[in-house]
Amino acid sequence: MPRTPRNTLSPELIVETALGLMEAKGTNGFSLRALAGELGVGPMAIYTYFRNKDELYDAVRDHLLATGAPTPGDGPWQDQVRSICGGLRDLMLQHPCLVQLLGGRPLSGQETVGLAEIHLRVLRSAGFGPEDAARAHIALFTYVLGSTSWETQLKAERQDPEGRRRLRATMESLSSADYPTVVELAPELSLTSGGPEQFEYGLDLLLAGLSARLG
Amino acid sequence: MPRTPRNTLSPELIVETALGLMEAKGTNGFSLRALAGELGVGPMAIYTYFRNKDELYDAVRDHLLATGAPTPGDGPWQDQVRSICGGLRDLMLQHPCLVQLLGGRPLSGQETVGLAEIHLRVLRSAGFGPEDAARAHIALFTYVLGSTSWETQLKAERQDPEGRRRLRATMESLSSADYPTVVELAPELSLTSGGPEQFEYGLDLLLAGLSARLG
DNA sequence: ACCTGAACACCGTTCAAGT
DNA sequence: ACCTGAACACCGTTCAAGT
Repeated sequence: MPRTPRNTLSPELIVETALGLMEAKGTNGFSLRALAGELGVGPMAIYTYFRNKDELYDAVRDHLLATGAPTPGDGPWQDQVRSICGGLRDLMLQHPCLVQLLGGRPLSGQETVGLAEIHLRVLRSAGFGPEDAARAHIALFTYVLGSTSWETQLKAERQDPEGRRRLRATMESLSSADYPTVVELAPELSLTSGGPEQFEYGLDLLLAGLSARLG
Repeated sequence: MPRTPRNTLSPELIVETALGLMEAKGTNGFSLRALAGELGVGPMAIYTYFRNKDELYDAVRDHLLATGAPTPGDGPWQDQVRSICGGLRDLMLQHPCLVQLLGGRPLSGQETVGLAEIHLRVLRSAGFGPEDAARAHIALFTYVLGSTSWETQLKAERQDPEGRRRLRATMESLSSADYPTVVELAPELSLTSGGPEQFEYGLDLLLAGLSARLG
C-alpha cells in the first residue's frame, strides 16, 4: 500500500476520485474510508478539505453540474428547450449518482443556478412573462428529474440478470382479472421503459402546452 | 427495556414501525438496529420476516402504495387524471420516504401496477390508443415523481432554520453580472418553490398537450 | 418457526498528536 | 496547514445455538 506523499491531495482530486467510486459502486455503496483507501491516505485526510460526507456529496453534485452544463444551441425556442433538457438527461444518465444527489440532498441553491440562467433566458426570449418563464423552467426541470430517475432505475434493473428475471416474473404473474388494462397494454408499456422516445414524448406534451400558452 | 414476548411480531407490525421511524428520522437515518430496539427485540428477529434491509424497504414502499392509492373520482378525463396525480402527490408529500423508495430502489414491477391500472383505464376511456395511453401514463407519473421529489427537498430545507439562512445567503450572493435573468426573476422563482400551484402548472401543460393529441 | 447472542467486517466522526 | 492513529458509537449480516 503506497502512501501518497504530503500536499498531493486537493479538493478537485478528491471530488473526481469520489465521483469515480460513486459510479463504480453506486451512491449508496460509496464510503469515505474506501475513498481514502483509493487515494492512498488515512480516512481523516479528507476532513482537511471537507467538513463531512455531506459537504463532499454537495461538491460532487456541483462539479457535475458545472462541467456538464447543457447548452441551448440555436434555432427556435422549442429546439433550444429540447437541447437543454436533453443535455441534462444525458448528463444524468451518464452519471446516475447525480439523480440521487439532486433528489436526496438539501439544496443550497447555488448548484442549479447556472442551469436556471440559460433556461430562463431562452424562455424569456421566446416571449414568456416572468412568472410563466419561472414556472415553465421548474416544470420542465422536475420532469427531467423524475423521468431520468425512473429511467435510471429501470436500466439498472435490466442490467442485473436477476432483476430481469424478477421483472418478467412479475409481468407474467399479473392476473387479467385484477389488472385487465395493464395486461392488455403490456406490449405498449414495455415501449415506455426508458429510451429517448419516451423522454421526448413527455417533453413534447410540455412544449405543446407551452406553445398554446404563448399564443 | 421490556422484551417483547414471542409471536407478537408480524410483517405488518414491522413495516408500520419501520415507516414511523423513516418519517421521524429520514430514510437515510433509518437502521435495522433502531427498528429492533423500537420493537423490543434483538436485531436478528427481523430476519425471520425479511431476508434483508432492501426487502424491508420494498415492503414499506408496497404498503404505502397499497394503502394510499389515489382514486380517479368522476367527471371529464382531465379531472380524473388531475385527481390521480394529485392524490399521488399528496401521498408522497405525506410520506417523503416514498420518493426515495421509488427513486432509489430496484423496481420489482408489482408495486406500481395498481396505480397503472386505474390510470390507464382513465386514459383509454378518454379515447387514447394503446401506445398513447401507455406513454402518457409514464410521462404523467414521472412528472409527479420529479416535482414531488423537488418539492419535498425544498420543504425540508425550509423547515431547518440553518437551511433557510443558507438559501437566503445564496440568493443574495448571486451577482447580476453572472446571472442576470435569475436575479431579475428572483421573486417569480420563489413562487415556484412547492405548493399546489406550481404542481398544477406543469400538470396543466401536460394535459393541454394530451388534449391536443386527442383532437 | 421464532428469536437470541456473540462475532465479523464494516461505517462516519472526534480527539490528541505529529510534521 | 496537512495528515496520522487510536478510539467511539454505530452499521448490516452470518452463524451457531436455544425454545
